[in-house]
Amino acid sequence: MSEEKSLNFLEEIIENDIAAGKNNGRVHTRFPPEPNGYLHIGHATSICLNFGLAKKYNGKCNLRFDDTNPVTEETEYVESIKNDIRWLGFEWDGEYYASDYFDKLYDFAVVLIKKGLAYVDDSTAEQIAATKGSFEKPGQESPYRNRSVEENLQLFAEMKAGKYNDGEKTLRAKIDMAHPNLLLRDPLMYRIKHEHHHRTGDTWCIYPMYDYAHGQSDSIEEITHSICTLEFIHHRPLYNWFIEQLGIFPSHQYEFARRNLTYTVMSKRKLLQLVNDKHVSGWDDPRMPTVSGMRRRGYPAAALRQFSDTVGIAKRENIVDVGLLEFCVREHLNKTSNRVMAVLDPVKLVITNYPAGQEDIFEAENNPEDPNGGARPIPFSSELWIEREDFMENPPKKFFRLAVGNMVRLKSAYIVKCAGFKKDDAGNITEVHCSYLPESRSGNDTSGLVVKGTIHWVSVAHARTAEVRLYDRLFKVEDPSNEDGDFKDYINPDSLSVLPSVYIEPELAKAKPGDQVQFMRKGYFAVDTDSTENKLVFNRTVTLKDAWAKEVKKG
RNA sequence: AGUGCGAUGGUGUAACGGUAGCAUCACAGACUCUGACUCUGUUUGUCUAGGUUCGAAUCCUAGUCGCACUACCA
Repeated sequence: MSEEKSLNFLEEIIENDIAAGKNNGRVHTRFPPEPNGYLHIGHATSICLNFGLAKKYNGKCNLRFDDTNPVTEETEYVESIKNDIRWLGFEWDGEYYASDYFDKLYDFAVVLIKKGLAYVDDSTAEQIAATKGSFEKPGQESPYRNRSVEENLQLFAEMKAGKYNDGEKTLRAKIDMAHPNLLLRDPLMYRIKHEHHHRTGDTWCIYPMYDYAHGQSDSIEEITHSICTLEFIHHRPLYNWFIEQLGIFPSHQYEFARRNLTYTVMSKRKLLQLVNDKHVSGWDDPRMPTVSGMRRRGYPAAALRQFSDTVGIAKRENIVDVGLLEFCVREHLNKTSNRVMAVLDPVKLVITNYPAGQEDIFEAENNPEDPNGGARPIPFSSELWIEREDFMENPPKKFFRLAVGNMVRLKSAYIVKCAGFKKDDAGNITEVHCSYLPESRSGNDTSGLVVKGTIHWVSVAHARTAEVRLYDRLFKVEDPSNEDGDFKDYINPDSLSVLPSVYIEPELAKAKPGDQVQFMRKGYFAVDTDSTENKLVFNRTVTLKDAWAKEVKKG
């Protein structure tokens, strides 16, 4: 209340409607997916918008499957869509299907025929296209346009009864073949498809077109605010025309600009290509911008909701930096993920003054952001794995990690001082040698020393292993759809790298699919569903911000 | 070409005739047993040209640029 948050243009419209007493102040939205594919982040935004608006204004939001094309639609998609919406944290009020309304829609069509506003056309698809006209030229009226009401009624009934083959006849609205808006040049209302429908089976062989079905479905459900993306703006006059001619509940359509994200593609067609051409492992590949992919990658639903909120909505073209999404993901994971230690690219560190074979157990805080996060035991011994990049033979200035003569803190354990290292014949460093300072024990440090660097480690004798999958952006360019040539030419060949055997602290071996942790200093990781009893698989959700990497880049 | 929609820092979004703000990014610093987190500070913007007005991102006019629309898809 104290802080005034500005409204987006839809909230403004809704608040004005409420203030004006429109629909008695009732707000009812709907999310209308077509069950022919998986939901992606663009849908997630629409879900947050529609369900969010309903929640904010004490209204309702229906889930309605727009299943008017039996050729492409399947029940399998219905289930995945419902699952994704629930995972995102929303529950719909009514669950409906456009196919629920096939009878009503048919009756509405009869009404329009009787009013002389619809007719059965024998033209072929090619003829209809050819007589449609163009942006500058008016179309031509169909020779079947002026059939009598009785004839239209009979032919339409015969279409429904299955007397005709696919494409032989259509039902068209009789509007205006010279209208500047091509959608109003006698648009198709029904086409014949002798196809099995996922819900109505073989009951129907005529199916309504989107423009005829969508608005009437909204109206039947008494949707007050029907929100869709900008490309439907030209459809609005038609949406209104049907509702007005039928005299049914006046739902209204509002359009907003769809969200685009950098370094990915969003169209179902393109995503399907990535799957079919095996550029990714499936719709739920963690590199995909699908809801299922992001879930598997470890993006929290709350982060997706926050992203949607932060980005906001408007009516202008946009492409949102994926960095903003990653920021939201980190913000949530930072609060909820336990810190653990894992060494991705190991080199051995030998503590020369620590007795070989001796072991010690340290208590490590699970999450400094969570006072109730508890602690876990971490075994320590004279030989540890550390990251190869945490030692340098010839360190640059401001390198706070290990180098001969340098001291660092081993996280949750001792301060060590580097005395030397070993190399193999090829010049690769094979061992780093250090001595530890017993008085610097974590939690009981009397050394008085302050060291600038802290590094993570895993005891060699106690280490377990896991597979780690590192993901990077799927494309090399910000907007692959907007580049010359095929978008697939811009796929990043290094978007996935697999580390088959990473050393992890023993406690981590208990992790279960879906668990999320921070590998200290390396990033946030989620246990993948490919994990088995014997082999854990971690997906890197997102890296940590890395100030040192930037420093190095600057040179 | 016609119609429609749009144009505010690198990105996204506010300001509804009266101080161009917020988030992210970038940069600088503080803090730090994660070069993380957190905190502080800084740089960067109203498409152009006219007009109305005491005052314009906002209103008017003309241009420029971008996007959408000519599927028996949604």
